[in-house]
Amino acid sequence: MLRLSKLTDYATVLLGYMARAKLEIHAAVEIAHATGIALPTVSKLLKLLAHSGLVHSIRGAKGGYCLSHAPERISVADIVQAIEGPIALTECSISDDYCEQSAHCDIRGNWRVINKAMRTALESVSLADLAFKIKPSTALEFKVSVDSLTRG
Amino acid sequence: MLRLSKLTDYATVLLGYMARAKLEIHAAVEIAHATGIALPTVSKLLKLLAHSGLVHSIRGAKGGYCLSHAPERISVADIVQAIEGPIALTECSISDDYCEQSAHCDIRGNWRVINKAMRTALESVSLADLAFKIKPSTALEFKVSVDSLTRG
DNA sequence: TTAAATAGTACTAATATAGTACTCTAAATT
DNA sequence: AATTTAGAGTACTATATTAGTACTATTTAA
Ligand code: FES
Ligand code: FES
Repeated sequence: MLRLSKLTDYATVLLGYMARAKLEIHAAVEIAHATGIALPTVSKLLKLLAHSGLVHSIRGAKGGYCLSHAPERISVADIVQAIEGPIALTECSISDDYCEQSAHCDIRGNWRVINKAMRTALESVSLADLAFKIKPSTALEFKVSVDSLTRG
Repeated sequence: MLRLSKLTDYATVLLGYMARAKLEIHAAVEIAHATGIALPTVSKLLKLLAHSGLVHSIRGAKGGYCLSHAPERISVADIVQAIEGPIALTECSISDDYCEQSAHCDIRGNWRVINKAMRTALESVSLADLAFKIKPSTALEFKVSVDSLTRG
């Protein structure tokens, strides 16, 4: 089905809330309340996001989480990677010596191109785009040149 | 991890073989042999691909499968959809009334843009690109205008 | 009529995801 | 200093999805 996990979806909802709210610091409980996502899940997600540096955590009483960067600076690719790990459409594209058949496989190199295309697509949309309405005049444009894909 | 299923990966390998081989008709056993993928899996995949019209099946002795279209005419998006179903990154993007929170959700419309971007990326690479080397001079280029996204 | 080959269906096993619970540590308030 | 609030970390369980297998029916060539 080529879909993002529910957790990633939740993460966008939750970050979207943080992007829209004025106050800087938000406790996990507050976010859970505001978004309707179960508290343990919110905690888990915020921990993951903090670990990837997308949000900053403040411990102790009156603590909470705040966005590390402006919503415009956080891309959907960042969020996906924080929750799901590296964006790699096929096993083979993760590393050179992962796949058994890599010796007689002509396809791998070309998957890289597709991977790159997907990543570029996700990088070109920001949290701000998600949280607020994308303006109808906007056009997303990607260009992936094959030359640049020696690796990754 | 945002990845394609192994089955989809196998499907590309298998279709890649069919694209490169000269003979038109290939029995499932032959393909299994040539690609090293287990026969039952190959059968299952070819059935799915036949159901989506990407390959044509000939029953009975001397039967087998052949590509329905030239490799240039088959996109990676077609293959993914044949095996995994519709490309929809989030539940919400599948249909209007699927998600409980859709009433107070500002994010859904914007996911559509991302979806479209991903689909466009996958549509712009053909089976021929996968099966043979993509020429280094090639540049993949996508442009997704938000205006065009009333639905889908 | 026999053999070769796909169609269709149903089942099992393996894996990944989602969600929960619990303990530990840090900071603020009293 | 004691207490309370809130995140950090870990480990576990339940659920859902994916992968793989087996079996029967149908079709066509020889
Ligand atoms: S390297 Fe793994 S299938 Fe090509
Ligand atoms: S419509 Fe489902 S979360 Fe937005």
